Amino acid sequence: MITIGRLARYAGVSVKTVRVYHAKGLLPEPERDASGYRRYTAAHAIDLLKIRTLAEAGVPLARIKDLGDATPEQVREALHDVDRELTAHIRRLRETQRRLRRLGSGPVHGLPTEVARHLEHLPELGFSARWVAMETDLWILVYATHPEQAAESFRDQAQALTDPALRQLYLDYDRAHDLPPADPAIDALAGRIVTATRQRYGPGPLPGLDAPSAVPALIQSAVNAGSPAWRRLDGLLRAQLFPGR
Amino acid sequence: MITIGRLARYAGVSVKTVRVYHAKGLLPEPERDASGYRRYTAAHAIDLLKIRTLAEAGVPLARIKDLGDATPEQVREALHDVDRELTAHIRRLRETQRRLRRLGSGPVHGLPTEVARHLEHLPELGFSARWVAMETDLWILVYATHPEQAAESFRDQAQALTDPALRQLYLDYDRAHDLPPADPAIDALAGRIVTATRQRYGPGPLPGLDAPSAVPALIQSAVNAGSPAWRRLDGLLRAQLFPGR
DNA sequence: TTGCTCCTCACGTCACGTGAGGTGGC
DNA sequence: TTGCTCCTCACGTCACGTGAGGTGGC
Repeated sequence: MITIGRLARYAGVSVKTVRVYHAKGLLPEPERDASGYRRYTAAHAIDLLKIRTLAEAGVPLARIKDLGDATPEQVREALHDVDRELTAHIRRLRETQRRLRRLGSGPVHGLPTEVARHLEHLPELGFSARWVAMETDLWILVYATHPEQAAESFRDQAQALTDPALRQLYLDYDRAHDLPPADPAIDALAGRIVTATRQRYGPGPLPGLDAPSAVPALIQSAVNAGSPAWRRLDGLLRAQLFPGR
Repeated sequence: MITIGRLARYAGVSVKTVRVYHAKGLLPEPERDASGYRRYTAAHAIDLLKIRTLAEAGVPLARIKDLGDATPEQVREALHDVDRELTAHIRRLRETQRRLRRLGSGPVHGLPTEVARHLEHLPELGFSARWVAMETDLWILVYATHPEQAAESFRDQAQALTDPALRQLYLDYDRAHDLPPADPAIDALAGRIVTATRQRYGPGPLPGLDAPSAVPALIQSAVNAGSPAWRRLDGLLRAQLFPGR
């Protein structure tokens, strides 16, 4: 016959936790002694340890309570479910840990060194600070949300810039920022970009991120907001490269 | 410029979560458009992803907020702390999963087969149902709270029962339950138990569970509650085996 | 007697979820 | 016009934590 404090310490919980489990009907109320103190037995300790194991596994208290009046078969099934949920939870935490470590390492917000070097190199190629900032945000978002495809995507982009003709297209895109939106140079640039894209990737669907990804939308919308010319250029490119949408 | 809904879906959270992060000062409020809608940029998405990584790692929102105005050195240190806490958390979850699987398997509350067989064997040796129930509770508690020492502890106990003289002592303890507490047979039994214990383990400290463990207290108190004779026997044994306490 | 533990409310907290009641965008 | 999204309160919820104000045990 032990007190609530001993029981709680024994199971590694607070006294309040034990009282809450009584109030919620998870743990049966024990007998009281002459002065109204709860007096617990080994059976209560066993029950409490079971409840804690489930609670620590992330099972809501209401579900633990339901397990109390379930058949052994149902309990077995439920334990299997909890086990699988726990495995998934542990896997997600490890994924979180990986992202956490990328946050702490790397020169720019956890970007790989090669990407950081690439970004630092852009001004020397003639790109504006605005363009570099946009590219930095782009790669941070891509690496954060699509870590598997990011490296391939980046290599493709970096390789494109080694081609003088393609690099010129990107530079022209950058400089189009301050053109009047009706400037015919914008229509010409759109045409050249479409031609080059089709030459590089063929007539099929374009490579890149999944359609449901918000990253391109995020980048493009940020881009478009700054410049009416870019907004028009974006519209022309979309119409010609993604006529279906 | 994306809306709160797109931003939230993109980061895998609810719209409410984003608004809460604004209210708590974790995420800066973006500009509003003409109709009062929040309009987000890539920078907000990057900030939100960082916040989510930390939140999913279990960092309280208040601590995440403090990280906002900390030096890079402090951030680096904090990320290290979070990493270690996450590692510990994952380790605890794996330990929980192990206990969870013991709950679901095994014949009696996850006890190993050898222990279950031992308990089933006890009535044939002449032990009472009350004794068997007490032993069952004892081993459930020991295996639940001291999984490493439990197997050794059990083997020691099981081996003791193979010695006819020692087995007789346990049987006599069992039967003493209903004696009058003043019966001199209780004093005699206490003396025999002390002698046998000292013969078995020598004059030094007795093996078994850690002193701070509540298990012996839990069992003994449950035991004592049932019988004045056992209560007296327990007192005699304590006085002679643990004179210091 | 003193410090520790126990008792029962009642309210607080953390991180959101869930309407309520209304407006804006496509 | 219709369904979807956005807005701001306000209250709810989950699993406890934290006093408040008092009594019991060693």
